[in-house]
Amino acid sequence: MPKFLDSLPMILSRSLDRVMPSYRRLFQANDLTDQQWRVLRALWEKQHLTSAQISQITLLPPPSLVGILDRLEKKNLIGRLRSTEDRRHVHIVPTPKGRALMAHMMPMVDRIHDDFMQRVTAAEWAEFNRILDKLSEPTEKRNLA
Amino acid sequence: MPKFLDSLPMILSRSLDRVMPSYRRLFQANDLTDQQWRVLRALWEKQHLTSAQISQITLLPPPSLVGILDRLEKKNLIGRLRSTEDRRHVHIVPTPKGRALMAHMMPMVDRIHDDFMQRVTAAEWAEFNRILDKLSEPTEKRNLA
DNA sequence: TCGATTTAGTTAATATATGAATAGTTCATA
DNA sequence: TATGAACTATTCATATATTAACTAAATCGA
Repeated sequence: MPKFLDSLPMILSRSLDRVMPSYRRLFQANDLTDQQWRVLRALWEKQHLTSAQISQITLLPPPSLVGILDRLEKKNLIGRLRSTEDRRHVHIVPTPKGRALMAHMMPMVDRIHDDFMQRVTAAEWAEFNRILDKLSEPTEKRNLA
Repeated sequence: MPKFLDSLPMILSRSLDRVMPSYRRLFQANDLTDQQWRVLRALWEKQHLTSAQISQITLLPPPSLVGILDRLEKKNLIGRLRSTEDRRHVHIVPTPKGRALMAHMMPMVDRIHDDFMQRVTAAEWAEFNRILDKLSEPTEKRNLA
């Protein structure tokens, strides 16, 4: 019973290692890291988001986000705007150059996603998500039941 | 259709973020990082492994492994032994202190694993692994079919 | 047996993760 | 209104990820 290689963390990590290269080739071709793309992607439907909102959407920890935003700003892909109502907030807004890059990449990213989805049926995908939710549901919520 | 949050990378990352804290509390209580534990865990059934073997088992990239092994060695949990047959290889061996720490932690790690497994049935777990395999199967292998 | 090729581990440069702490704001309330 | 609690973004220190390059050692073929 090789529990180690079949443990939840190792299974998920291995899958990520196998899935990411398909995306990463595209990111690298556009001079972006995985995390930098995540930030741009989060801004796709939005005009602006605070740093905390981006952190929650992208799962990037706030201390990491600072540097990621620094580098996106340096590339002129996003801008930082200190909020006037609540000066603790910083609004992150994509620049025209940032929006252009998103628009250029989004179809290819969607296509990669679609290619993965074609590997399973809709029923399998739903079942997969259902079981994964049960497996990784936060412990706090579970204790409330 | 919010494809971003439901994309394979984000789903897997979110699940990892939710699963790891249960393990991490135990690792931190024993002054280990996730990655340092992975290396010790890989050595549990073995007397020694080469650096490359550990990298493959733990999914830790070789350049990262160098520093991880440095720190484990500094804590006197593992030792490096340059192979005499092929002097390119370095055998990693757990020290008595390392083995004692493993023996101390392993039951608790197994318990955490079992707790996660109790969330789903055996059939669900098998189905989950089957679908995840289809989703993350390496592209090269797929092209051979 | 020599030189080209491979291989294992490592180094280097840059980017990100993690946990603790901090500066500047806002808010609640005494 | 002063003051402490709570909040947002940030900094700091340390550890790890990623890619390229590099060293020493082994292998292989002319």
